[in-house]
Amino acid sequence: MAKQPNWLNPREMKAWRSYIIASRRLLDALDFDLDRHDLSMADYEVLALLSDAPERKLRMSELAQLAMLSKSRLSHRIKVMEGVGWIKREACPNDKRGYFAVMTDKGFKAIAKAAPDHVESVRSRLLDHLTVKDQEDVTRIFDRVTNKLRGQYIAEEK
Amino acid sequence: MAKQPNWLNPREMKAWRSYIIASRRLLDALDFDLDRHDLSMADYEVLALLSDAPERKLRMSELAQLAMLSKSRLSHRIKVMEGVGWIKREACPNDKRGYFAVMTDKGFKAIAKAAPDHVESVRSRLLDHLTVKDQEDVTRIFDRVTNKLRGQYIAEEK
DNA sequence: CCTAAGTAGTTGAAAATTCAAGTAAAGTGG
DNA sequence: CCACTTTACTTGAATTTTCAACTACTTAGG
Repeated sequence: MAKQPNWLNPREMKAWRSYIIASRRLLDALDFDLDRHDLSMADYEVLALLSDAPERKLRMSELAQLAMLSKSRLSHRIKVMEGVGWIKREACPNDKRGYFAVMTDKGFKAIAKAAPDHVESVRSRLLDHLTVKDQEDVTRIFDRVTNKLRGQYIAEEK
Repeated sequence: MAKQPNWLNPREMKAWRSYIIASRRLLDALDFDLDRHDLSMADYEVLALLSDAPERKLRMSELAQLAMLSKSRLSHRIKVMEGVGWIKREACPNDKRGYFAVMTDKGFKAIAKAAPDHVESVRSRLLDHLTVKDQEDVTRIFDRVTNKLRGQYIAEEK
C-alpha cells in the first residue's frame, strides 16, 4: 500500500460517509420492520430464495452462496428454522454428502405473510426517495462495484 | 400497509438487488482488509471518532450515537478495548452517572497504523470505481435516504 | 483399485451482539 | 423538598455468528 497515505478529499469523504451512514440506518430500519414477522434480513433472504426455487428446495451450499452466508452460519440458522417448522432437511440421493433445505408449507406461509410488508418497507425506506434516474444510477454504480470486488476480493477469498 | 401488495417492478428490483449485494460484499471486503489490524469496521469507527475528538475522549452515550451502536454494545466493546489497552474509562466530573471513553497512546498508535490501509481499502474497493459524478450522485441520493429515515424510523425508534 | 486431495455439511466452543433488567444520578412538577 | 420520570450507563443471560475442527463422501491420478 502507499507510502504517503492518500487521504480522501472532501468530496470522496462525503460520498463515503453518506453511503455508509445511510446504509447502516437503512439496514437497521428494514430489520426493525421485519421484526414484527420474527425475521431478520438474512432469514428473510433464505426463505425468499427457497420460495423461488423449484420444489422450494435448494442444496445447502447453493443456498449459502446465494444468501451470501457462510456454510456454518447457514447450518446453524437452518437448524433453528427447522425447530420453528419452516424448513426440513432432506438427504440428497445423488451425492450422499449433500442435503437439501426444503421449505415447508408453514415456512411458505410465514414468508408470504412477511413479503408484502417487507416490500413496502423497502419502498418507504429507500425506493420511494429515488427517481427513476437515481435507480438506474444506483444499479449502474453498484453493479460496477460488485464486478470489481469479484475481481479482487472473491479471488483472494479468506 | 397496502391491501394489494405493490411488488417491485424490474427496474426497482434491479436497483435494490444491485445495492444490497454490492453493499454486503463491500462491507465483507472492508472487514476482511481490516482484519490484518485486528479491527472490525465498528471498532475502527469507534477509534476514529475518538482520535478526532478533543482530548481524544468522548462520553459513552455520545460515542454510541456517533458510531451508531447501542449503548450495550458499546459498553461491551469498550470493555475489551480496555483490556487490549487502547482505551481507558474516566468518570465524568459534572454528571456522576457519566463516563468518558479516553483513547490511550497505544490506541492512537493502533488506529494510526490501520488508517492508511483502511483508506486505501475504501478506495480500491469502492471509490476508485466511481467517477466524480458518481460520487456526487451517491452523496445526493444517500443523504436523502438518511433524511427520510430520520423522519420515519428514528422517530418511531425502538 | 487405491490413495491423495477436494467438497458438503455439521458441530461445539469462543466471541460478539442483543435483550431485559438493574443501579445510580439527574431533572421536573407540584 | 419530594415523589416521579428520565438519563447514563453496566451487567448477565440468551441468542447469533464465527472459528477451527471433524466426518463422510466424491473425484482425480496413477
